[in-house]
Amino acid sequence: MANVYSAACPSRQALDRLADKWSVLLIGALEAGPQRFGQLRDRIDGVSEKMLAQTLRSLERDGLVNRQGDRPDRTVVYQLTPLGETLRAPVAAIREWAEQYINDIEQAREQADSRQSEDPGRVRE
Amino acid sequence: MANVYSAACPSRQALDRLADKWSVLLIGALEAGPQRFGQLRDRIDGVSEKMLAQTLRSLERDGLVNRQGDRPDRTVVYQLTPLGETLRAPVAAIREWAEQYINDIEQAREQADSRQSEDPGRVRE
DNA sequence: TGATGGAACTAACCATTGGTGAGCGCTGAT
DNA sequence: ATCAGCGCTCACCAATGGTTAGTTCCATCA
Repeated sequence: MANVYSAACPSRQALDRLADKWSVLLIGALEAGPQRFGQLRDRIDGVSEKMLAQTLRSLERDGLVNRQGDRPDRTVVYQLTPLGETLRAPVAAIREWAEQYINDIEQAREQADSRQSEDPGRVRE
Repeated sequence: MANVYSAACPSRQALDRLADKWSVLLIGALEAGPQRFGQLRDRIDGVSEKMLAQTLRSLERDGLVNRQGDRPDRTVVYQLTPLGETLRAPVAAIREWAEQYINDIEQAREQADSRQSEDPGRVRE
């Protein structure tokens, strides 16, 4: 049975590639429907064209995204495949978690950082 | 409002760091309860001690994991904080997706790879 | 009373990945 | 004929990740 905790299991490789920010953002962006390269680039703030192309290729290879570039004017449209659609819920859950709990994280981070300056607590160092 | 699609938004940084394989695997592993460094290392096949320590530090900093190292024999116990617990569901969803759909992915991948060898279809090259 | 070994790291090093900026082939509009 | 826009690709460099080898502290055992 598939088990991501064994390095050799194929599901682990799947996780490895899925668990990166550009894949998560891209799949989320494609939930809004088929889109062109430039639209995706504009929607996903901060993505380089290189990473966008690269991530699209790998998602395409894994059957999560479909690429259609038949049009004579060279425009290309990407969309989620049925398999890709099954990722909507889990990916949205991650995204929503990040948006919902960001405040708690920032707070914890500030505490941790200030504690580090002059706290006699932690032994290590 | 928080929006992961804008690069400047703090929630985006949260996503960046959450969306990596070791974080996902670590949080999943910690769902089984408090554990020691060595236990985690053994449970997560393929993780190096460096990455384990590094990921634990960053999760600790973000308030998702708690570290207790008071014991005199130097053993240390890690566990999810209440904030970390809120990640159980979304992280489990990703993990289960990978395990559930890995067959479809592998199949798509093989098709894509074989197509690449001698298919007159795709123009680019 | 060393000697051994385990636990939890840290350091140094190198390979791979990611980001940046420029450029390229094609097309349709001016 | 030129030019802008689209969808990339290339070359380069910095940052990240992986590998191996330590190191420190403690506990146990001969």
